[in-house]
Amino acid sequence: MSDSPLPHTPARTPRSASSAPAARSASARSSAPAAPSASALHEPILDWYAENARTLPWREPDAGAWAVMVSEFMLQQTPVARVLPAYERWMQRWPKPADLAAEAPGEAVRAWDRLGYPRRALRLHAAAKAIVEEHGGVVPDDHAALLALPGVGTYTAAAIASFAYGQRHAVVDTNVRRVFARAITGSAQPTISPTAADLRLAISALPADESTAARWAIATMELGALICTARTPRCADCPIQSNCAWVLAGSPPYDGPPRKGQTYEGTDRQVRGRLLAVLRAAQGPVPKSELDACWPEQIQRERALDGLVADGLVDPVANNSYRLPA
DNA sequence: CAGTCGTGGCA
DNA sequence: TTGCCAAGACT
Repeated sequence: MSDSPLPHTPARTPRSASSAPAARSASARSSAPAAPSASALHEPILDWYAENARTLPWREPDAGAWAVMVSEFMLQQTPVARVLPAYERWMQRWPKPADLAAEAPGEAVRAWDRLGYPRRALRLHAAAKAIVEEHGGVVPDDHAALLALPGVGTYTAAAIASFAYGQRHAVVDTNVRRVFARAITGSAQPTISPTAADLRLAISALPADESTAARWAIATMELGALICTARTPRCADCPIQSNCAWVLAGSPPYDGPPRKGQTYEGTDRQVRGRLLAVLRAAQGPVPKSELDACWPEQIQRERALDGLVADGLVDPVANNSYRLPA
């Protein structure tokens, strides 16, 4: 029932047989192996999803919006396999936003375990508090309201609105960008970072019907996750193999600018990870001397610790000690 | 806008 | 072994 601007595509017109993406076929015969019209992809991908979707806890019919939201936070840059156990423990302990909101933020950081990017735990905790204080403890169904929550960007807002509430949004993550890059654009990989063109393409490809659009969103993501993978796509098992612009072009290799390789050894991120691991394992405050044992170089160690404090992931306390935020 | 922010598995 | 990658957000 909510209308929101961006990823929410323009309002559906009353529904006469006008620009609905179903009633066109003759026009697609003119040029030879051009990019497939998106509507030609709807049926095969939706059918494929119906048969091949993974069973995941946050997809259960009774999972609820909080489950979707927690999973989306955890899945930001972290693979499903590593999320699953942490997700189960999290939902067991904090089945509702209010349960998490009542906890100390440090407990969220601790329960985050080794999912990585622990600021997400802090933001999820802050989002839970905002949901309690501003939305009566219910995950909002409005895209703009979701977007206003800490840690919720364009993708996550659209994902929650679509997956949890069945709304019609362009849900554009790295999987979807890759599927469209190959199937529609014909390139081996999507652009390095999301572009406005990605969003426009995803919006134009969205089925007109709301519930169909919601299934389409999760289906295209799943296709990217299981079949149209980054490294070795399983094109032989792909439902749109015969429609894919990239395959039809002979699956040319990636020719764009080099992707940035993210080194980790020796970075502040590694040091932060070590420091936080010690604090997660401890129940109470940890003397700084114990943290000092984490990393040999003092300058970098101090910088990392200061950064954690600045981020709110660590609290300095008495006796030259540190702890997870209370 | 480019940089920053964890962690671990796999080709 | 090592580089690449995994449902991004924020500054």
